[in-house]
Amino acid sequence: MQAIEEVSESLKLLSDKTRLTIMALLRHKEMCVCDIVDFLEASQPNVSQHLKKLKTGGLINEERRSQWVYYSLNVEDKPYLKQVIDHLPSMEERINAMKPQDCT
Amino acid sequence: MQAIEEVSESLKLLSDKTRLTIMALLRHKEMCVCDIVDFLEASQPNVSQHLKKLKTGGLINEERRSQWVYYSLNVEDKPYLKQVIDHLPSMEERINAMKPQDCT
DNA sequence: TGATTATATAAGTAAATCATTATATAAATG
DNA sequence: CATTTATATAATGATTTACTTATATAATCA
Repeated sequence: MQAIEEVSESLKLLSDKTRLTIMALLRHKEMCVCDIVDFLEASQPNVSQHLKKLKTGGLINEERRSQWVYYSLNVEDKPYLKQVIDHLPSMEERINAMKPQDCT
Repeated sequence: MQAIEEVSESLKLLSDKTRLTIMALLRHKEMCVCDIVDFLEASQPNVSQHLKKLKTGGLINEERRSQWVYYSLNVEDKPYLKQVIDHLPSMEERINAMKPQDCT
């Protein structure tokens, strides 16, 4: 059982199309910022700002590995959100269609 | 499997605290506008406008019975939303604490 | 150390959103 | 049919949000 405020904050984070797409992406694998930028064809600052919001809201994890910062989902402990995310369309084909190491 | 756009639209509707509370309310029983106004201690136009958005987004049903308009949930066919709604805190006690027929 | 690549942050702006006030419609009732 | 009650709509203003451009930080490598 979650507080209304807590749920509405989480849903607000998920309700943006760009952020929701990021979540759908990360469902398949962790990704660095440049991978996500390539995939979304969005600007780097735009993606960074969305990632920060998701991170601050506790929906994703962040981990730097040398010059790259990798992001991954953090929803295992949030069943009510996990359901939503699990119903998002698979991004697998589009991920595979990307050139590997596009941003290295 | 839902389109990203469709999910983000639904989540945007749910991400407002007032609308999410309305959904939490309607989980227990259908209610007319004046009941909801009483419960939320919000203005009548404010509630009407939120109800309209939820109705337009397909999340609730509307039914007029003489001078009252009753609203009820319409999420049985949307499992990814139902999970979220089912995790909302129960409003039962607060509903029972309301004077019955407050607005008749 | 200087250049390059990856990412973050700041500032500015345009668009979207929510609440309020005022008014309209709709049904019931004396 | 005029009044009252329930609800909807319209117009307005304030706040929030998302994106852009410009710049800062951080790591790597020549």
